[in-house]
This record gives sequence, structure tokens and C-alpha cells, in this order.
Amino acid sequence: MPEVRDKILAVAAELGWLPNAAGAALASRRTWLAGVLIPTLDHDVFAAQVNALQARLSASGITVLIGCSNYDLDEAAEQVRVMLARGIEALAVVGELQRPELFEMISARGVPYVVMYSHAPQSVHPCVGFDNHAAFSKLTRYLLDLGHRNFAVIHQPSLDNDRVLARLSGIRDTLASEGLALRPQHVFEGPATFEFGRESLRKCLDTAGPRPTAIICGNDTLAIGTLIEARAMGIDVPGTLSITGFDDLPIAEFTSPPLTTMRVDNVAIGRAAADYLLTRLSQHPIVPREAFEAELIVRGSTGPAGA
Amino acid sequence: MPEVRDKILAVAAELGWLPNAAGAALASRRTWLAGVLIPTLDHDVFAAQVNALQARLSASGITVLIGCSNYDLDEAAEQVRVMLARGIEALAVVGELQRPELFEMISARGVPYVVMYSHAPQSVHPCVGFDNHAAFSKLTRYLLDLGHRNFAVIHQPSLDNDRVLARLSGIRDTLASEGLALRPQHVFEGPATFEFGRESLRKCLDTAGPRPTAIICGNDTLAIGTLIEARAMGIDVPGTLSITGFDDLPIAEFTSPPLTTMRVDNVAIGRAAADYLLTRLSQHPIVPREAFEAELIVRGSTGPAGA
DNA sequence: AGCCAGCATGTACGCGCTTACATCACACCT
DNA sequence: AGGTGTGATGTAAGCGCGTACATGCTGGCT
Repeated sequence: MPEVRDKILAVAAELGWLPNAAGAALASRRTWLAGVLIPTLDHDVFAAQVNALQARLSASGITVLIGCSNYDLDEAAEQVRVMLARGIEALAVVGELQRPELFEMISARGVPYVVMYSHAPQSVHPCVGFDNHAAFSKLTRYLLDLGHRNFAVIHQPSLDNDRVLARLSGIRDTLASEGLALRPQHVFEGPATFEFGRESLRKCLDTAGPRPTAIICGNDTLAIGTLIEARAMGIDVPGTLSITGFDDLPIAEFTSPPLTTMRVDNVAIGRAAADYLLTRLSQHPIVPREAFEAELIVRGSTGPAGA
Repeated sequence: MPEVRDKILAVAAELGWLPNAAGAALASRRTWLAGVLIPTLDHDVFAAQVNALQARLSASGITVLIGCSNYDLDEAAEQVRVMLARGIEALAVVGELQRPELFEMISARGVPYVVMYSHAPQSVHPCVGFDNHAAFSKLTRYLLDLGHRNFAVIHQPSLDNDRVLARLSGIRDTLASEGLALRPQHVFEGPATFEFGRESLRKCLDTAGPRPTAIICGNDTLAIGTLIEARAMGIDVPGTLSITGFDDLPIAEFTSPPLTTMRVDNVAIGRAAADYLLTRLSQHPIVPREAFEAELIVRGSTGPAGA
């Protein structure tokens, strides 16, 4: 009578009984917990990834613990420590630039993990993401092909952030291949806000010497801020200045002019990260790491240099 | 020698030992777990609240489990069930429109809880949020005072969503107090996207009869979509049409014209929800429920009727 | 010197569950 | 009819901790 068990369970549910996960975890040595470590939830990009990852894992009966590091490596390691104490059986972490002890801790326990979002080709870690270097190289190449030779960059804080670092070197390397370089006074690093984009553009145009004809922004928020200020200053975009973003926020399509940017499928990344961890947990053969690519979305904010 | 304990702990840490939370939970009957139930992380509003709540609770050594219902009440109850099985000691839930069993389950276990974001004055639950009805009443009153008599509403799905329902009745009740009503063909319900805002405006202006002079949107995304379409159609905003949003997204300040909207301090709400739960957990006297208020931000997208 | 308070240290039980194993009954086979 | 295999059922151990309690010790008191 296998239905007896169901009956018991039904009565138990009626009485409001629920199995105690702590007891079950202790006895079965399975917690059905996974962790995901991100810089912050206050960012569409990460929120989308986590949402997708959680949906996938939750469908397999596993609960996900979300840790936010606030872009602090020590905090990140600490978060992982408490996740491990809680018994996570898998971990997804954004960015591969982490304290070594973070990876040591999880390796020591044999917990499968995956680096989300970034994907450096030579990485020693399993990655589910895209190549930030290649993406910004492609973007820079696109602008070079439009005839631009004079660039400015407005980007988010690069400290301890491999994604931003890779983006910057993607730009620099590609420029270097044409014998070009970024003038230090044309590089602006600060918070990823509209305001910082605006103020950076003002400073940029205040500097002496040749003016850039193209500004590469670290993400759409900075680009939109720059766009807003350019409009306010009466600068013709893309006539005298081309501006690019990154992320393809929904609003990017509707700025004036519409923003040239790059799109990454964050939902697919979150899902793929979950799938990877799931196969690792089920002892299945390891699937090859998925390589995503950032897609260039050409809109109206970019055009030929010196048009 | 109290430092012996620290020494042991230090050595343990060196060896990579971590206390097993399941064991600790079982023995101490404390899990140091709290839950938060939201519709989705893919929404700045909820992401900000969760981020703030998590930061606060994490500082008190408690880990937060995040559950997403995707606006599905059954899914919400199910999520709470698994959270309870995991032993959460407190719960924050967005919206007070929930399956009764959700509240029954947590009450039966004596788990302190709080309803976040919405705050109906007559609610039987402890709330940390603002009064959606009052907020939209204030907004409608503002438009009435500008002389508007003909309104349209574009809003997000209202099914099982007390916030949206309250907003709608806030509008309707205030109009009714002036003997006005919404014409059914001027009410548009659909996904909270730019696109739905755009298409609703087109449909709205296609309908026969008197045209609305003001459009109240359920949130900023819909309002910006509407604004974009109005611009594309060459409609003068706010000259012939006033448009309002809700949320005060960062971009709202920079649309053209800038968007009149309402602001709610979601970070403060998340923090207050955490604080409330913390005092409940510490057996301190119950603090009075905090009442937040949505602040009207008047910008350029609204003006006198028939100007 | 003897006594007890006070503190440090040690021991063992049990939290709620899973699981391995022992037990039992039954039916089938030789 | 006895032996053996199969499955159903029952039992107990133990997962890794916290904690209450027992034990041992020291110091200050009479």
C-alpha cells in the first residue's frame, strides 16, 4: 500500500506539520541548498541572473541563498563562509576576481561552483558568461571602423572588478593594435550613475587638446547620463560625438538618439549557471562551459567620425 | 582564559572547519533564518527593499531566504511553506492579498511577520509601507486641481494584486468625490512595459468621444512608454496631455519633458521591515507600525488642463 | 583547618530526522 | 515439510551540535 504514505502526509499537512529541514539535513547529509554570490541586487543585470538561476534551481527542489558583497572582496569571502556553514551544495559567483580563500574554501569541501557573468578564455574556473575583453574589443573595432581615432572612456569603479578591468583592457588593446591610446584626461572612473556620466562629459570637453569624437561608456546608465548632458549642451550626437553604452537596458531603445549598446542575455546566463550546477550535482558528465557573446546593437548614438 | 576559545576557533578556521548550521539549529532550536517573499526580483522596487532588508538582518547574524512568487498566490503560499520547513524565524511579505493559509501557517508557528510595501489603514496585519489608495488619491487630487476632468488610466495587471487594486480605487474614489468617473474605454490594463504604455496611448486616442487631458499610469515604466509615444505622435505634453507615473525611477528626471511622478523610499521600507522583525525577535515591546508616505514629485509632464 | 561559594571543566543527552539493519511473515521451491 | 528468498515492517543508531547538569578545583570565609 504505497498510498499509505501519501495519506499520512496528507493528514500531516492538515495538522500543519512540516518536515524539519535541519533534522533532515543532518541525517541525510543533504541540505538541498545552493548559494549565489553577487555584488548587489540593485542592478538589473544581477537581479535578472539571480531570478533565472533561482527559478531553475527551485524547480529541482533546491533553495538558493543569495549573498551580496557590495563589491567588497572580504565581504564576499565572508558571505561564502556563512553559506558553506549553512551547507550549500553548489555555488554560483559573479566575477572570478575573488580572494583566493574563497575558492579554497569551496574546493576543500568539494562543492561544485561556477563563475557567472564573466568568462575569461584562460580562466581556471568553470565560467558561464561572456568575454568582457572581447565584447569591448568588438565595440571599439566598430568605432574604429567608423573612422574614430580620438576616444574617451567613462566607466564604473574598476577596483577588484574583473569585468570592468577586462572591458578597459579590451578597449586599450584594440586601440593599441591601431597604434592609438587613451589620453589619461579622457578616462573617467566613478559611480555608475546618470550624474557621473553628465559631469564626466562636461569635464571631458573642458580639457585642452583634441576633443574625442567617440565616448565609450562602461554601461548604459553612464551612457544615458552622457547623452543627456550632450543634449543639454547642444552637442550633436552622433554628428560630432558618438556615444556607446553596455547592457541594452529597455530604455536604451528610446533615448534620443537611441543608444548604440551591447546586449547580453542575463536570463540565459542565470539559467545556464543553474543547469551547469545541476549536472555537477547529479554526477552527470561535465558539460562544456557555455560561451555567451555580447551582441552589438547599433542605434542612433553612433556615426562616422567628423561627419 | 577566555582567549582559549578564540585560539581554538582560530585553529579551526585554519583547518577549514565551519560549524554545521543544521546541527546547531537542531540543538539550539534557533536557525537564524528569516524569509522575504516578493513577486519578483526583476523590479527595482522589490530589489531595493530586499537589498536593504537583507543588509540589516545580515548585520544581526541572520540569513535571509528570498522567495519569488511571480505574482502567483499559490506559488507564494508554497514558497512560505518551504521557508517554514527550513525554519525561518521571521517573515516579510510583499502585499497583504495572500492565500489565507499563508498567514495561518506562519501564525500557527508563532513566527513574527510583516507586510511590506503596502499599508492599508484597516489592515489586520502589521505593515511597513505606504497607503497606495491615499497616494493615488493625492495624485488624482493634484490633477483635479489643475482643472483636469477627463482621465485615462494605464496600469499593470490587477489580478491578486492589492497594491494595484488600491491605486485604482484611489483614483476612482477621488474622481467620484467630484462626480467624475473613468470611461471603461479609457482604462488599459496590461504588462508594465514601455511597449504597453505606447500601444495604450495609441488606442486611447483612437477611441471616439472626448479625449482625456490627463493619463495616470500605474508606474514610471508605463508612463515613460506613454511619453515616448506622445512625443512620437507629436502630442504636446503637458500642453494638451498630462502624464503621471509612479516610483520615481532615476530616469524619470531626465525624460522630456521630465516626468511628474511619486517617490517611495524603498530602502527605508526594507530597513524598517527588518527593524520591526528584529524587535519582534528580541521580545522587545512592539514598535508602532511605521507609516510611509509617497511623495508627489511635480515635474514637466503635467500642467493645467486645456492649456 | 574545614566549609562552602563560585567558577572552570567535563559529560551525556537529545534536537528531528534518515537509514542501515534486524526481524518477521509469507510463499515458493526442492 | 524444511529451507530459502523476497518483501514488508520495525528498531535503533547517529548525523553535529547546544545545553543542562555533574564534577572538580580554587579561594575566601569562619
